[in-house]
Amino acid sequence: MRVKTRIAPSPTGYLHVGTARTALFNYLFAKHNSGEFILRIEDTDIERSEAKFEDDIVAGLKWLGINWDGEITRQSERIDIYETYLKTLLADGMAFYCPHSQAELDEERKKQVANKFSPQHTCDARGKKLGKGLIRFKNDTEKTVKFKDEIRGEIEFDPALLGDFSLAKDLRTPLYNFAVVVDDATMEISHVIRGEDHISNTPKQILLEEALGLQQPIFAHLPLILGKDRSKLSKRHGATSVIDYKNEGYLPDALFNFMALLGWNPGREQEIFSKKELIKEFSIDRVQGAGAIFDMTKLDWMNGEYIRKKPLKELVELSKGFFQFPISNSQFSMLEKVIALEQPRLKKLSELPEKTDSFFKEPEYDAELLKWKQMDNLTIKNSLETAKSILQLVAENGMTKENLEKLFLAKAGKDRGELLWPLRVALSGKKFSPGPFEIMEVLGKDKSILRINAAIFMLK
RNA sequence: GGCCUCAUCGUCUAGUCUGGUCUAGGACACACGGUUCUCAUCCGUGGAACUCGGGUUCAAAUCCCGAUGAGGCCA
Repeated sequence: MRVKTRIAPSPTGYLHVGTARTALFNYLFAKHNSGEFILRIEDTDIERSEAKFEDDIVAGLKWLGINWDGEITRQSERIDIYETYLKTLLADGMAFYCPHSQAELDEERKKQVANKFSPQHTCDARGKKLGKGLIRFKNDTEKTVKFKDEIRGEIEFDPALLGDFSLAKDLRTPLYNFAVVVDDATMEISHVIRGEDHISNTPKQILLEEALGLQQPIFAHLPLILGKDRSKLSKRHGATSVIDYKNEGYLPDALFNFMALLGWNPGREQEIFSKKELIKEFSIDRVQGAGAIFDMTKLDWMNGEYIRKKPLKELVELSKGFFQFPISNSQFSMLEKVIALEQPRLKKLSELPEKTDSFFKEPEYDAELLKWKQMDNLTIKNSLETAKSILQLVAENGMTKENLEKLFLAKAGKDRGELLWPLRVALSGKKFSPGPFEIMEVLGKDKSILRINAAIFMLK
């Protein structure tokens, strides 16, 4: 069978992590089977759909490297197709116009719930040829609707509980369940892989496929991505847009890798996978049934792993956008060295400015910070003076980490911290930072001496 | 409320289909220790889970039933 999958987001919000994960699984499955993966924008809800959201979805998928085949399909461009199918259904008496008002329907629903019935509307106006009102499916199916879910096995529904479900607001305004069925069939989607929240839509869609004589796709319902409180991931759990992760300085490959492992695993102990490896290994029967919490901490770890693996030049390019404070041209040349120092310390690129600001401007810190263990001011000052005198003798081309380390350690006492801690703080102004030799190599001789002097001055 | 889905360390999960090799494995996080000052990296050590109750069986995390819990959809 020719494998063809799709992701069908509505442009009513930014690209959601849940949507991205579904897209990812569809992509992985299609590519694993040398099939196609397409993007269909479900923009029939004119009120809520916006072009900027479509742009965001497109940008987000591209950023993640979830590439679709062919052109983007938009439901708004397929209205004629829906109309044709709707007319057929109407003509064959399988659909009808429902004259009931929203108020009447609400009333009916209320009664049903009160009497512990499943809320549904089975219309008493099925036979009438009205020509306006909501178009509904005439549902008089009696036999159980069954389908085999690739992840969950056989699932059954009682069709009587569905009622005469709605298909369209009018001939040119199709509703979700109807449009999806027409699209998936006419676009020859072989596998519908989507979130678990769509399981309950499936029987309606199957009934429609049967009524229209359309090919039924293979269904696979993915477990949901959950927030900390185990409910479906949503805005109140914090960042849910892929764009937010980009802005925080997560690398697309890291997010890609992390999302792939949410609800799926290869059955081996490896955790870091390239896109290629994931395509090669992905299989639908290793997908979980249970929902998975989006664990930010683990994402951070994985992102750190990817940052460390990244070639320095590329990392520098990616990092440039994260500095809010102005960096002069002369400072730009040391950016590469600075980032090299921070590379093993980073979890995400947004940490960069705060971690590296002291390379670009004079540090501000409390004199207390210069003190290591029980040192008094005099010993701190002595240490700094020693450091300065060593530095003054170093030739400009001797300002390398290796050379400085050799010179300083030769002069350091038994407790190296007495020399190294005050020196490091004088240079960085920070409690946590790279080592003093690395910093001096980047800063250069003059600037290093300047900062040591500033520290000595603070002690007076 | 009705229907549907799910259930192993705090979290992601392996193991479940094809019962024994599981005194339940890995990773993240956490704690402790090591790696020429701090942090990070790297390395090591540790604590930490089969939701509960029945049943089947010589044997159940694994099969069956029930309960409970969690989630989803429907308005």
